[in-house]
Amino acid sequence: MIPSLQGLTGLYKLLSDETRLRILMLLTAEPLCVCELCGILDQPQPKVSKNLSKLRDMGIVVDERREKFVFYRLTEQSSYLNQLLKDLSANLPNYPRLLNDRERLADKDKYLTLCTINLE
Amino acid sequence: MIPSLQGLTGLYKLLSDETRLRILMLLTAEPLCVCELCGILDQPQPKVSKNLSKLRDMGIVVDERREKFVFYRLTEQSSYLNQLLKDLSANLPNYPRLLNDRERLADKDKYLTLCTINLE
DNA sequence: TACACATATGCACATATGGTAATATGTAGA
DNA sequence: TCTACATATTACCATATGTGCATATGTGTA
Repeated sequence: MIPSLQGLTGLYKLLSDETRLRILMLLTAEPLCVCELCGILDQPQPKVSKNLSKLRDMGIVVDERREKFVFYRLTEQSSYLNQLLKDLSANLPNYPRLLNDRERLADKDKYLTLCTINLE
Repeated sequence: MIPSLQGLTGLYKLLSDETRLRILMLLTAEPLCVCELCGILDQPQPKVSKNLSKLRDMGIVVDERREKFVFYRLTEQSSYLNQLLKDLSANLPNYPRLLNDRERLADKDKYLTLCTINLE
């Protein structure tokens, strides 16, 4: 990623939304598909999808289809972002919601076929 | 500063504005008063003042009046933010605009009595 | 008190943003 | 082809945000 002031402020803007930050922290652990993210975060699918597309537009994540599912994973492009997320991971105990997401990550399989449920 | 997810996203939101990021990088170097910031950044005074007050509301900077002038400086409250700004300082050459601000910082005295000029 | 200067604030406005609901698209399998 | 499911997209809404302009407030000095 070419460093530019606009790119930097744009990155911070992406990080300034709770849903996106939660998504990024989950993807820091492992690649996940949309319905898994919806289930873990307990958020409606269009909301998750839209935020993922914003992250994709900035080159922070990439998507890859596997059969019915579309998996998202972090790119390696921005060492700055990666370091930032790594630092945040180290402080996970300070953020109960992020920690709780990480715990729910263990149940990810549970959400694979339930993505149309649990919406609200 | 009590760590909370909302505080964290709020911090990133503050960093996501170019003017505020430039201000923070200048204050990383040394405390400055409003008219010095206006001059260095070449931005109108209400704009600078308002962004400073947002930073103050989040506890990132504090203000201190010295005679006619109000000086702002970074607080030491958030080690996370301080580390972040420090990392950014190390990468200053990658951000020409921030680097240029740093150079103009040398002329700060020039702006002390000129704050009502250079507005636009 | 009157004036000049430094800073803060209120208001209006344009724009950006995040959200939901409905629908479209894509894929797999019967 | 029909159906179910996963995901993306569109349209719309409410709200937040950044900015400029005008003005208010605060401070020092004559």
